[in-house]
Amino acid sequence: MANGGDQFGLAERPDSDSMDSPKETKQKNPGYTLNSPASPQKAPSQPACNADQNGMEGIKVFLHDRELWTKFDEVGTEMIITKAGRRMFPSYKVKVTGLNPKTKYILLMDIVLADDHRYKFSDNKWSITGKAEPAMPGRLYVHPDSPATGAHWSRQLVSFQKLKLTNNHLDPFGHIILNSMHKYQPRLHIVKADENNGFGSKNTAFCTHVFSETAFIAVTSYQNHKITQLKIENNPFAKGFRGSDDNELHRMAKLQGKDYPVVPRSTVRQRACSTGSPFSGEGRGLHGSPEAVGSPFSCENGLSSGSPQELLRAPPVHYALPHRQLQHGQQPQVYHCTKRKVENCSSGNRQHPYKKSFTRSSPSEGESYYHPSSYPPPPTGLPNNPLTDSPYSSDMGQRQACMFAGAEPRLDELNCTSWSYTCPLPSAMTPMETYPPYTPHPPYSSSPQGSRLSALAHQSSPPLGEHITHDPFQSQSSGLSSQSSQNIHSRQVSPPLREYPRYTPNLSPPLYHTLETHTRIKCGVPEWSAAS
DNA sequence: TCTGACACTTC
DNA sequence: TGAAGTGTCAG
Repeated sequence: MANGGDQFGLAERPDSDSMDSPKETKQKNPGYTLNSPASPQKAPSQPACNADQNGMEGIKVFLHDRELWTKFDEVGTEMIITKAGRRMFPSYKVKVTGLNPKTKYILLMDIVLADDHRYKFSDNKWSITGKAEPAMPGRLYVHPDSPATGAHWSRQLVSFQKLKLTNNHLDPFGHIILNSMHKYQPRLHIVKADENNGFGSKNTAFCTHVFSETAFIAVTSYQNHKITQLKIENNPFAKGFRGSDDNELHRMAKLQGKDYPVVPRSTVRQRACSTGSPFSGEGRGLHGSPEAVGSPFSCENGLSSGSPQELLRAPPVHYALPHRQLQHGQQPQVYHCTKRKVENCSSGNRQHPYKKSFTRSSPSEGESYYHPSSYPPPPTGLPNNPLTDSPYSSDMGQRQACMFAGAEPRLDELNCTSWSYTCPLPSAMTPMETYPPYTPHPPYSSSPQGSRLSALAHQSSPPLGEHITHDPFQSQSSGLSSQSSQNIHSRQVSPPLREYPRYTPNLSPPLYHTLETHTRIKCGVPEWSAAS
């Protein structure tokens, strides 16, 4: 992530062997040198692709609208989470290349804790306020087009804009459950579908892509006003809040039940911003990084620039080594919001009102960190790979997004993860029984469907490696250090992956299934090493 | 911190 | 035309 890390206090990744983003390296740490051998981004021999990765090595993913993501990231992206579920904005859209046109792939996303902290926003800056809440059910969002051929995925942008975030731990809709005031990192997984158009069988290959600039802090209401402004300026649905003419006065008058004059919201904002403003002046850079005075969007050239460093951009090390990072990081406890004079307040916004369209073809789509599956250990939490335990199967071809849920796939906890899943019912496969929306129930037990599926899952997912005990952080640390700057993890997950029973549509509620597989897998370094 | 009603928007 | 996605605001 560009500066978001700074915003959240996680940007500085002193470890030279850490997985870092190209952009960040370029912008934040111009002098930053990766330990791993630099290789041209487009070179087929780049670390991202080992020869034995079963065709996953050539896959590249570019984040759509990276500029916008970067803008948010520089301020410290916040995503609203609601009980009913809220979409992400900016939307997570990617362009995928390098897929075998005839091979079927499954694209899915998950969102994992980026670190072990809980944050608070005070004095116009984010700071750590404690330890993160206990893990909650982690869910996967399977792109509704899955499985589809490489040709299909490559044909157009792959959009995950329908993915929704919720803070309802009992969410029955399959939305991704997050905790407010916690920092998260979305991840994209590309899985080669097996013969049944599913995954989970032996030799399933997959790769994980992480765009650090998409990290965000989940909130129930926006904390940083600048984020609010960015949302309003860029999200068409929030167009009504773009106060730049008399409409706002009328609207506010109406809201307040007053006649003119009414102070426009923007004016109020401006006033607020200018007072002790974190946005007023000092430049937005953190830690005195050079980028503070540089172009906030210099990343536009991003990975596409062909910089060797870009290729080596590893996933943010803080996923796996939050503590280490803090040790090395500057001012780990307090993270300032980035500030930009012009954009801070409404005044600045009005000077350049809504120049950016909501969706524009980004000239600078950033390539994600590519995690070669053959590289041990799993880069972030995935590898306890959601795929490894996911019950995804051929039935997923229903062209519906599916969610898999389980223990929170925290990036910094690699040893054991239990996965459960929820699946939307394909419209073409109307369920026999309805699923009561918003019916509070123990997500993985009380529901009849849940119970049945859970049982099914249990059958199919025998505990693995439960006897293995180790400090997740420690293991991660060692694992990551060993893999050094490897940021690409495309792997054959033969050993870890297991067969899962086909998803039975008959058991599907109209919306999503939620069930806990209780699959416990060992995701430590040894196993991954073995896998590779 | 969080929730729900609300006005406004896109689709 | 209505459903659904927005941030605002009061509580």
